[in-house]
Amino acid sequence: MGREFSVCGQPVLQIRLPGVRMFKPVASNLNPTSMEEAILKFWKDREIFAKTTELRAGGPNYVFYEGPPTANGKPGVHHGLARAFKDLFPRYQVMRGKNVVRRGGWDTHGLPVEIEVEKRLGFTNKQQIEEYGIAEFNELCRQSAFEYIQEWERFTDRLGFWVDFKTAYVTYTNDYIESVWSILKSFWDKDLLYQGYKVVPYCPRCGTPLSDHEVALGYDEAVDPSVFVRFPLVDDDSALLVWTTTPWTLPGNVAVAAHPSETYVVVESVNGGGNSEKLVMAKALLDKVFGDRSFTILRELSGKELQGKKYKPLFTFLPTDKEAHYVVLQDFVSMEDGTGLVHMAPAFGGEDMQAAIEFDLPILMTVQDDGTFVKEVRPWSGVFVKDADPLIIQDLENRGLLFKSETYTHTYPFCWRCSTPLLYYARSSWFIRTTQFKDRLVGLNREINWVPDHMQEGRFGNWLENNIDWSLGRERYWGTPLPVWECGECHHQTAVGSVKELEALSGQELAGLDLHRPHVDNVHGKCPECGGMMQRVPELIDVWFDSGAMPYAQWHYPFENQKVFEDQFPADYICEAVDQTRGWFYSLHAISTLLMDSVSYKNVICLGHILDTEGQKMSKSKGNIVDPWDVFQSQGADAFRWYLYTASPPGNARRFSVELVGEVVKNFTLTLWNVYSFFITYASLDEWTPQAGASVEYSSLDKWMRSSLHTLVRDVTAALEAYDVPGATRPIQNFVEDLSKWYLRRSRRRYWRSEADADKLAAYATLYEVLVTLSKLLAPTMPFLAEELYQNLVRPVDGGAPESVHMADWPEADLAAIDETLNREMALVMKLASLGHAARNAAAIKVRQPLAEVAFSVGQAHEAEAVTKHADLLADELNVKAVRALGSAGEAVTYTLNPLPRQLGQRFQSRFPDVRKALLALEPNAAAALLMSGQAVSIELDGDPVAIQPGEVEVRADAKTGLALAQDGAYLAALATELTEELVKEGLARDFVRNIQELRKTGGLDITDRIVVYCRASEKLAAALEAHREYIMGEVLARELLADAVPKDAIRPETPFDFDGETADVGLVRA
RNA sequence: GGGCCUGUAGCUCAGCUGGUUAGAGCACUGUGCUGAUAACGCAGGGGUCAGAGGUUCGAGUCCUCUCAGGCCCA
Repeated sequence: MGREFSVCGQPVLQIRLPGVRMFKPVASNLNPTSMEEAILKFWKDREIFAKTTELRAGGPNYVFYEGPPTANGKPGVHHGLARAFKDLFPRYQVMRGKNVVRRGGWDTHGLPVEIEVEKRLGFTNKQQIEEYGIAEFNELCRQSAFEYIQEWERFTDRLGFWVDFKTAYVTYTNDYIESVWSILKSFWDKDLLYQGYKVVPYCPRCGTPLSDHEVALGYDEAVDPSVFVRFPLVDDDSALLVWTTTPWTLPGNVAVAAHPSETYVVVESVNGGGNSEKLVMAKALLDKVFGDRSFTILRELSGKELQGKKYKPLFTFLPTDKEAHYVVLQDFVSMEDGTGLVHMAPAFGGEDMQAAIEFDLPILMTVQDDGTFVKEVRPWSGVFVKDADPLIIQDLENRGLLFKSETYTHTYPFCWRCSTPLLYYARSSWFIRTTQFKDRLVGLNREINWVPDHMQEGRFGNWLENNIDWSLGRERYWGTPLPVWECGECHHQTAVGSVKELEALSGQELAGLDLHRPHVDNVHGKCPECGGMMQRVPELIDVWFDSGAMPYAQWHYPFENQKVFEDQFPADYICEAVDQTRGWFYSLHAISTLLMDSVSYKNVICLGHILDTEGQKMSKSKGNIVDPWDVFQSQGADAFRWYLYTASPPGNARRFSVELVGEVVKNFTLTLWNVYSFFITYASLDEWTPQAGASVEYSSLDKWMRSSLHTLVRDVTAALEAYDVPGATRPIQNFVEDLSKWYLRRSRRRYWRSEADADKLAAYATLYEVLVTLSKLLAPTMPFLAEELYQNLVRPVDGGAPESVHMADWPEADLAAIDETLNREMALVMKLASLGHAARNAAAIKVRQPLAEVAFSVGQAHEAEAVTKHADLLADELNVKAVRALGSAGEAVTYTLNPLPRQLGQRFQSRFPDVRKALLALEPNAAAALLMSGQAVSIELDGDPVAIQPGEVEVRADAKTGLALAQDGAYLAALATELTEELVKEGLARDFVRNIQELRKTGGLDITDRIVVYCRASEKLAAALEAHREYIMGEVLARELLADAVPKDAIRPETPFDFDGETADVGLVRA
């Protein structure tokens, strides 16, 4: 039926289905924030997230793991980065019909939580916690872990990250802990869990080891002694010269390390007492050590030759139960400082400890927990080690063992709480024997798809190659307790893998027992070996083990949900920032390798960090944090997400500011919005709706648009399958630019033309298909805008369409619509149009002035065809009457040849310069004629004729006529600039139209208002108006164009028209 | 000290297996256009592709070293 509708004064017959609702009117400007908030409400009201999950419940599984954040701090923009990338793929896969469980999770244990609580309570050491009560302290930790949970939920929701918080797993629950216990128990059963020593940074005043993070907080400059000590050899009259900056560790010395491949020397020198002595040290460091003291090199020897050489121990306070005091070879020995001979005290250095394990050296514990020497170190018993340094130096001096003593300034870690210098100190700890699985860890890693790919063999691969046993134990309070019980009598140990097993051990009913300290510590058992009392060991486990256990523990596996677990393991996709290399990426991988002999994730995107505009890391202390809410409020979540996806490759560190996100809105969102709003405006006026199955006669521009669109669908899909996010987003941005600046600009007139002919319908059908497809392509990345478009474009006209774009199917590329040749041709046409405009500018002739013709020259024969094929398009765009090839009208054109290095270089390699020379020596006009007609030219190379194909040479034209030229490389536009009287008249008519349109606009007329135009024009203009009467009336929607005086009530310009030397008194009246 | 990454216009980034005179967007200047207007077209200024060697007919791209920044480890 349809209402009577007319455009440009002519009635239009509209076919309209009864009952079909039309598109909602769209404002030409967009407020992203309010639009997004409306969409959020829509999702919430209709429970769209839940529906997307239900919809695909029967589909194949796509498994996503949420790396659990800790909610004891506010979310920042860097969390936005990770969450934006996490959200993308589940949304995409749901549209591909996959069943995706998007379960949230919270990491709730660990030192960061404890520290927050300690700060609040004003505590500075562990004793205070114990006095306060572990139960009470842990209760505060439990609350603190969720301090900012509402902030997190609000943030996540606003960003559009769909993750289910209602079912989120929480690492502090008994079920979770029990699953972790069962994993540890299975490791225990396989002898993969053991007790050993680890050297940790330790604050003797606070009585606690510090985490790496804490150590990093407290680096400062320190002045330490720098002493060179003689270690007299046993079977020799020479002594090893050893350097150390920690004399207090010398009583713990058990070996000296040399580098296996460096050169060492035995030198003779006269010492302070006037006696000659022989010393062994690295040759490279002689000058540094001796300075201007004289010495003689007696002989050279390799590091290897020193291996096993025994020396007399400096101190013998503690007995050695194993062989000690000889030279070992170690690659870490440096030739930067010292003597190339490194003193080894396994209790006080990580590398020393490694060597001790490797060579089975004794470990001498000469220092007690408070940082003072043990009683066996008699002279300095009870003295704080740092205070003992000068005393030890004096002692060495007295015994003639000191070669020289200086001071050394370097950066050294101090306790961030109390500024006490940290000691590296061996502590008893628990380990998982991951080194036993090193090859498997490395092998399984090769099955993982890493983005960026260098992570695989680079940072992560290296980390696995250098695998050391996982140090599991923590001497803290708030965490998963290590489930090992030990007999107080015979020290028999047993691991407990479930609450049931603990009940068996203790003989108690333990339902409802909180599996945290101190409650589990109060559960005792009877030793099966000796009947003694068994008590839990004091350690907690590393929180990273908690998070790495989430594939199992989130389901309370293996106690429940076996089937669910099998369906949901391993993950198809995870995503975190690069600092998780040794964190979650590793803990997941290590546990699944040891437990399941499987990867735990197949694809992983590893994100770089977000920096401020200066390239500095954002941190609270620097005050350079960008509040994500500033971004949401000013630019919206879509723009924020889009920026993160497109601005740089995901693995790169990226600088960030609110302004940069603003560019997205300006360049991309608003451009797309304008196209959309244009479509809605005209489709509504025409009451156009999509007709399923209607045959459409596409114009070549439409065909190109559809070809581009389906190329885009194909490429974006392929990029998403490869987890290439910039590859899935940047092309959309380019596409929208072409859509707006070429397709729509070139098609505008087709939409407001009066007749509803096949061409107009094709234009609507094409633009509609493009916008609907874009809404689906954008759904995973710009979920709000995509929904907004979809709700208005699809839902009103298709009652059967899914309720949300996120429930729609992912578009499939129509490969038949893809025409690569057409894509290339149109790219060329755009380039030539640009040159045509440049030529017009050069001649200072505005586009409204029609010209007789434009001639183009292109570099290659096949490109010339494209010009002919799209001549109409170029003529219209450039407002010329004809388009032709340069030279076809016989004007003087000269040609030059440009040999293409890519093609010819690859073909002729080092002879390329000769080929180039030979080509340039040809008579260019004749050669150009051959090449442009698609034929080869022949040159002579080393006496042999060689054929050069048209694709290997570019032809460049130059015209010397009076044409206006614009040139870029091989492309040339030449514009005929002579104006005939007819052309001038037409130009005047167009200028007149332009001025009337402006008057319509300023006069407040609606787009569809009909008018009567009154106009008294100067002579030439009047003639032009008469000549182009029909054209003008059609353009300005005039029912009449009268040469009468302007009525009083007419809309008039402030000053009469005055352009091109013509004047007119004009007025408009609504008809 | 070791490992990984990054360094291209004032800013944010492209630059395919080496291949013409290194590009885009933003910003700036000039100019044109105008029923997409919080735009758009055209032109211009702005680069020792961090630096130095090397390989090659040819290097932003490959190799070596150096410098700067980031991250991780020690």
